[in-house]
Amino acid sequence: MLKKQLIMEKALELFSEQGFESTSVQQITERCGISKGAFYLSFKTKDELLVSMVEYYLQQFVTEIDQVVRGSLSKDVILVEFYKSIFQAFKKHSASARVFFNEKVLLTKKELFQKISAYDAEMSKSIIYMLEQLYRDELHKTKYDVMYCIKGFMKSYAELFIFSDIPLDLDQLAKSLAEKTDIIARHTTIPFITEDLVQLTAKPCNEEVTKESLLELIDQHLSGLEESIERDSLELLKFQIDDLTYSKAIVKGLIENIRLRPEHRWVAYMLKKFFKI
Amino acid sequence: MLKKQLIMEKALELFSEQGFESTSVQQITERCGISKGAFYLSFKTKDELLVSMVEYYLQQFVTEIDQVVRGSLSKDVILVEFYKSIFQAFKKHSASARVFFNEKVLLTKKELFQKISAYDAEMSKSIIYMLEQLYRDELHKTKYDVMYCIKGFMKSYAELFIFSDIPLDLDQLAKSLAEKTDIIARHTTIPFITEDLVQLTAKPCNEEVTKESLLELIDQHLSGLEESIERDSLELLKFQIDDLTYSKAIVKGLIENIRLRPEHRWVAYMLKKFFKI
DNA sequence: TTGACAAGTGACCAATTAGTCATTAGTATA
DNA sequence: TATACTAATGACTAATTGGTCACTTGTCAA
Repeated sequence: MLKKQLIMEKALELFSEQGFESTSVQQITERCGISKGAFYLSFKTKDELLVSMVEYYLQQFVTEIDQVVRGSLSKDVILVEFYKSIFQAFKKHSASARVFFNEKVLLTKKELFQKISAYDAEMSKSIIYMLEQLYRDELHKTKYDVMYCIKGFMKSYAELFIFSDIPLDLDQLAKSLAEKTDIIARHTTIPFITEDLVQLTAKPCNEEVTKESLLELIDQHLSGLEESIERDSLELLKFQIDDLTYSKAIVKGLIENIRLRPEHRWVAYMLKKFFKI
Repeated sequence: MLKKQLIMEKALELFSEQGFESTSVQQITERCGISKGAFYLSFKTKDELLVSMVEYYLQQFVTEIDQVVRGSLSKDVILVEFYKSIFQAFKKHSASARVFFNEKVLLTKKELFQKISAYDAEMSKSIIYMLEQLYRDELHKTKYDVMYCIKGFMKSYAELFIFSDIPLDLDQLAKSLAEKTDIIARHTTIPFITEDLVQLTAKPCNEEVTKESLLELIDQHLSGLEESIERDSLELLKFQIDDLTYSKAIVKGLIENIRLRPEHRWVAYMLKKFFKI
């Protein structure tokens, strides 16, 4: 488990410097100080490494946003906090942002295209949730357009973080974009993005959270977890999936236990979806 | 000259399907129906092909936008026409868009990073020109932010064209984005992007149009041009660069002659810059 | 000290790569 | 027809690639 993380970190450095295809397994193992054989003990192929990385880093990003959006912030700061956390993430993880937001070669591999689209759809859902909380039914016709605008702001301003390291005033940026978002939300009248269109583009990731995939995910996390409250909680939840015995309140509490560790936020997020909490 | 074009076209197809690094010279020559040796008669290396392609396709795009922006359209349609032409281009050249707007591995090669940044800066200038025409000094504090928003809208909505071929109503889209742009321009009060910041990010492409580079560009175009009015015009302009004898009016007319052919728009654009017309 | 088993090694392999160059095909002039 | 030229070929090379596997090392309990 730790070896895997080491490889992913060093690989991320190299990918962000040279790109995925131009980086050889040899280079990765050299930077890790391990042998080629050791690499193939952790990952079956080079592609599998990439898939794991996409999962690992995009999960972090998507979950972080969702947490801000669903956190109990007051309405007048939520937009500012939303943007602040996004650009904080871009700043902190500029290497992974470079790889996963820009190296779209990734998208030529079908499996990854679906994975990345799915994470993108998750992010869209979070944004829509935020807009619904903020504006209720004021913008029922234009909410998807506003969502596209927000994603556009993110992409455009993210370049400042990804391709240079100029010191920037995050607070000012967040305020500026929050204002723009509010203005757009309040004044837009001509919609373009319809619900159907969103569903069309998000098709490949419509899959529900299946029992199987969830169980697999849990086992994966259990394997790297020593005896602890978190482990117990996760095991209890695992049985809960097949056979619902405890009340919603208990389940929610167990999930909360898990979410405390940042590396388990994603499982928590998926569990919440499954149990509809 | 024609062979080069054939190679660039087929290479574009392959790059958009598989990415640059995953496409071999062999594959390119096979799709062209030529031998490997023939490829290396047109391009010294695989990298040189990529550079030529960036120049060829981004030039087209940037010049097209500039033409719309500087065309004599009335103020109330210019924004709509701007967006319409942009997304028309995305639709028509979705393959090159996929490669050059998304495969940012390109950016790990320094030479290309500078080239692409330079074209991006050209586009930014066109957008700023448009905003200045539309709003005069109404938005002197926020024009760079509005420019960033416009680029964000482009990036966000472009995905609809690049990653799917859903039939879309271009007019509706253009209207919708024009409205959003106008709203942002009129209401934004908190600026973030300052002139200095723009200059910082655009540093590598600040170079003026030098005599040498312009002469080289002209020779390049002359080499593939039979006897014609265009050829005569271009030759006259070539001498004009070293020794200004004709009036501005004549020079402008000569440039206009050249611009009639779409493949020469870029030379025309650079000449205009050089002669400050 | 022994033995058993997992963790780790790196020489090795077949396949593929970008790029070269001696050779040939095609064409225009004399 | 002979000559001189360029355009085009594809077998070749040297290097690199992702991936394997017979082997060594380290770490336990007995």
